Amino acid sequence: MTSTDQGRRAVRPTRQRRAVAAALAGFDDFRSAQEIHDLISQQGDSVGLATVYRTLSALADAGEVDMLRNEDGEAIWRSCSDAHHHHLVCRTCGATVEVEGPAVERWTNAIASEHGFADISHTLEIFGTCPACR
Amino acid sequence: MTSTDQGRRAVRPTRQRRAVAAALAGFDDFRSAQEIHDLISQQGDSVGLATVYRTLSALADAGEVDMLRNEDGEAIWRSCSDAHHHHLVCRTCGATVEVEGPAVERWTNAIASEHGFADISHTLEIFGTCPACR
DNA sequence: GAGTGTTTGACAATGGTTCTCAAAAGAGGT
DNA sequence: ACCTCTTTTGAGAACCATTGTCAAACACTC
Ligand SMILES: [Zn+2]
Ligand SMILES: [Zn+2]
Ligand SMILES: [Zn+2]
Ligand SMILES: [Zn+2]
Repeated sequence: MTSTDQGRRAVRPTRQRRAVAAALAGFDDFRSAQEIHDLISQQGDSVGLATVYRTLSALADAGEVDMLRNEDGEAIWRSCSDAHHHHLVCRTCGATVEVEGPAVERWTNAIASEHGFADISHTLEIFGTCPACR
Repeated sequence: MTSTDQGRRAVRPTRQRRAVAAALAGFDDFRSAQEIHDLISQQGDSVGLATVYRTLSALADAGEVDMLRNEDGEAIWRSCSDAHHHHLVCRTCGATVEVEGPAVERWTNAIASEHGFADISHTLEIFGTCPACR
């Protein structure tokens, strides 16, 4: 084992994981796992649906993609910037705008500690109809 | 038909709907439909699960209960106050505090119209560990 | 190339939610 | 009480996104 502990727990850059990453790079709106799976097929690649789910979950854990739930409770995914942010999402076409709200972050933390809650997380998403879908 | 159009589209106060309402009144934290169904059974009543779902959905449409999704995407329900508000929810025991954030409401609307989005809705929930569950 | 732990994918299984539709129950009039 | 019309119910099937299974394929190291 080298100093950086390579060799174990390695994440291998497989064809499948590259295909998922490529698909994610190909759009900038939120999509379901099934849609991403379909996109990969259309690009000529073939990746099992279970692998798509596994890869998306891993990327989300690594902070490379954001996962949120649409109004029907389905998980939707998108490659996002590193910084903490929220989303303005078109209910119809999925078009997404990343938004930041420092004031909101402060507010949620204040409210939580005010009530003695620890280990805070929060969800804040805005849904609407974008100009193109009016 | 009388002037107020009674007689059609009436919502009937059945035993089942009363049982769901009673169960909702019996706790002040968010619960899943299944849990509410179980609570009703424990109270001696018997209501079909489908009816529990139907009743909860109707109450949610009427604005009498709030429905949100836990971190697993499951719908959870709670009888809530009328005014628009958000929730601080204990991830462990479901204990809930209703919170209001006028500034947040203004902020989401401003962001949305700034980007030309219409027909806005938003979700904002805070999850954490309550003092009792530390 | 052999050895070893990782990754994959076809398919089954899970589990929350909705659908189906015949039977039961409320409302109202007679 | 009886009849009629509409609403509601519930047992079970159907749905469908997501996760589990596990043997075969693969990537990496030596
Ligand atoms: Zn994002
Ligand atoms: Zn749109
Ligand atoms: Zn509420
Ligand atoms: Zn708690």
